[in-house]
Amino acid sequence: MLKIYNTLTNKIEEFKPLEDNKVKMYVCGPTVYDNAHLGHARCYITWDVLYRYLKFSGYEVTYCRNVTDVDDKILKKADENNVSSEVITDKYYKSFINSMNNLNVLKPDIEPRATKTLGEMIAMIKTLEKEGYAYATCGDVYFRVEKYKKYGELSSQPIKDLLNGARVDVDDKKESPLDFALWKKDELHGYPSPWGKGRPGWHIECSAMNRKYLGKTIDIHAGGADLAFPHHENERAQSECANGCTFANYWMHNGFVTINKEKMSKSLNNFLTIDDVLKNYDTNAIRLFILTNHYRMPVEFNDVALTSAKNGAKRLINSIAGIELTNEYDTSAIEEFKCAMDDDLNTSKALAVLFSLVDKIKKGINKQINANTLNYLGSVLGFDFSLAKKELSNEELKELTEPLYEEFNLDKNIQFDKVIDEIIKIRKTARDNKDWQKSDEIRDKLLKHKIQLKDSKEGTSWTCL
RNA sequence: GGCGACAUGGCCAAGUGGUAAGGCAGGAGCCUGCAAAGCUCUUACCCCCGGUUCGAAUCCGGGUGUCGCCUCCA
Repeated sequence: MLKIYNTLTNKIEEFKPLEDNKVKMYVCGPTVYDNAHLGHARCYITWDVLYRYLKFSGYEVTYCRNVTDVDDKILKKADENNVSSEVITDKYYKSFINSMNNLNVLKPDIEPRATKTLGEMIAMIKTLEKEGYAYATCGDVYFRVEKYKKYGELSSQPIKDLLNGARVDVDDKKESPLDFALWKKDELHGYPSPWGKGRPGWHIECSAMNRKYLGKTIDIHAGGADLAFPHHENERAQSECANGCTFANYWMHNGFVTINKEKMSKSLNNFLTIDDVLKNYDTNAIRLFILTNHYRMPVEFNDVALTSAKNGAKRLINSIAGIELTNEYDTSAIEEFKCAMDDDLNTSKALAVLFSLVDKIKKGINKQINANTLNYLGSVLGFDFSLAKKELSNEELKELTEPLYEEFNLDKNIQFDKVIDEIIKIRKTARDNKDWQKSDEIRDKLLKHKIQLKDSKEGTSWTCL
């Protein structure tokens, strides 16, 4: 029985979908105006694991993750570069998808774009206006926050506290400083609407996309903890007022990636892009780094932590290398894994289950069954076990061996894919003659070319570092 | 100022009442010509002070510290 922490109630609750075993989940996606950073990686890996785990648990999941492609920052960047906003959004959407693929994040079932949902947004705003939840003024439309009595519930901040909060800019056009924009006048870049040319507010986008693609009530709404207020609070207010029913039953929020104990973010300019991090650490290392911590806790980024994860991931992944996999599993390990994951996605406990399988495999206990199980459970956490044996392409192997001919005085007629075998043969002769100096020299030379040798009873093998 | 979260060994981290999972790093040993890998062994009174209890890292109160949200942000 899956239990998850619900931000709405501040409690861990049993997860019960609206309908049988079907789950509708929505995650707030990126605003595509720049490359994704490690904070985004944390967020989308977390919800990727939830998606995978729900499916693993037998649910039929519809996962919707939007793309915000209408926004001030996009327009600003487009103007700066003297191109249309589509050029910007297409570029960074592609970059985002590429990063997600590199992190082994599954593609959601639906990836709607805000610009394709404008009709629904306008319809929703019209309903809100008609019902008295919204008012138009000077080409803008605002949501009347104090009319929605549940406002502040999600972020545990009563309306009176919000009003007390240090609010600087009071806009004369608004009835209350808490009111937020549903539609903003924009003669230059705007879209036609009953209120004149303008653009939708950020929050209404998600409300409209939710309703269009998942329906009026969904099971799980997730996103970064910084979205809880005001974005999710506002989204909930709009949707519940426009739809007249509960918007989302479970609200889930992931913690931040921090760097020097501060939140990693664009505005603080202390971020590392996913692609930057991938230069030094692979997918599995990054996923392990993130999954070692509980998803609601902050994760501190630094090279010590990433290196630790890199080494751990290597051990995890390498343990099944070379073992032929079948469909036989250790059910007790699977149960343990489920138990951990059912407990509000306790991934660190789940990882302990994986590492205990590694331990057994290394010791040769039920090697194949444990390897199958590890592979199976590891895939639920999104590890890429195909990285265990890093197969070099012919191109790469050719490039790798190119300088070796000269270095080892090899016959040019030897095929590039036989070069390393040939060198190992030469070394074996030296070893047979107990010429350790020559043997070690060969090993060192190869290591300089990132080829590492391992001697065992079965002979010598090599891996590319 | 309002609201909230967190504080466990060298580092990361699980653990919500019965004397501390796991990962990384370190140390000792085995194996090996050596190395790498692997294997075995190995390091904690859980921020402080009170309280509840037969018993608390775990519950309650009070401190201290760190972080987040209250403005765009995953």
